[in-house]
Amino acid sequence: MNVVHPEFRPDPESSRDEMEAIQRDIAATARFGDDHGFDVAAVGAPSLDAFDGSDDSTASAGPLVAGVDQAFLDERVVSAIVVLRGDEVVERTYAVSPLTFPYIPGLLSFREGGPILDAFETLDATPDVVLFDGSGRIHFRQAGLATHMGVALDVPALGVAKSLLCGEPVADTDRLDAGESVAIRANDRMDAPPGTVVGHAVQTRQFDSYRINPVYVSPGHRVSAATARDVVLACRGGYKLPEPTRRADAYADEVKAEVSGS
DNA sequence: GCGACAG
DNA sequence: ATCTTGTCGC
Repeated sequence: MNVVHPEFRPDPESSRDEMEAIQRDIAATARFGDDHGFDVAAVGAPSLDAFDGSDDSTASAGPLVAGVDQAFLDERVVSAIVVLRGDEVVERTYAVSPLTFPYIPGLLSFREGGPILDAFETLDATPDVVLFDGSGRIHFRQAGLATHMGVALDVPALGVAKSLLCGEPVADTDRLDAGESVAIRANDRMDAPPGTVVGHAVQTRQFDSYRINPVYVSPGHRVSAATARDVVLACRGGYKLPEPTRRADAYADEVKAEVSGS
């Protein structure tokens, strides 16, 4: 895949003020509504009638859903991408890049974004939607990792975070059953108008005995909050993390083990 | 000054 | 994110 907006490729040389200005620019460019070509209902296992033998086209198979995650070494980072169609792995790729920026809450994409784009430049497939490990619109300036990457690549994108960066759940989030979700709305510390639904706490898995925390899903680019939630629910594979993300996580670890041993 | 803070 | 053994419970 190509980087459609090179001007948004993270430059660690930027000052903090410049990075924050770039994030506002990215948020202004991002579209937090549905502007994609896939059918949410078709995400997940491909339906049997998609292969009724009427022709040899595979265009009617489910959408291509990509997961992205990273594993860190001392001075380098492995960025892995796994593309799924249903439960089939269509493509896997990765990049090993140098780390040039520390982790700063709110500026995560300036540390991880460049390396992630390196990996995308080696990807042959064009995913219908990409799941990133982190926030999208659930961000102080509405420009989390998923938004930054989605806009730079101009690809439908969403963020899946394991903890909440900002915003407030509209209801208790402690006793959700698998499949349930609670909206997250912007508070006064965010650029989004207070009350705006910027994402959802999504319970992907649950047990009777002990409680599992939900994941926090938000639009990155070209998907609405509701669609982002539905995509994640459709990608459940029996684990807390949606399958594309979980596979990318495992692949990144795998590559890291190989890379560190040479 | 204090608190909050994705990976 | 990462450093790490065993261990308790579906």
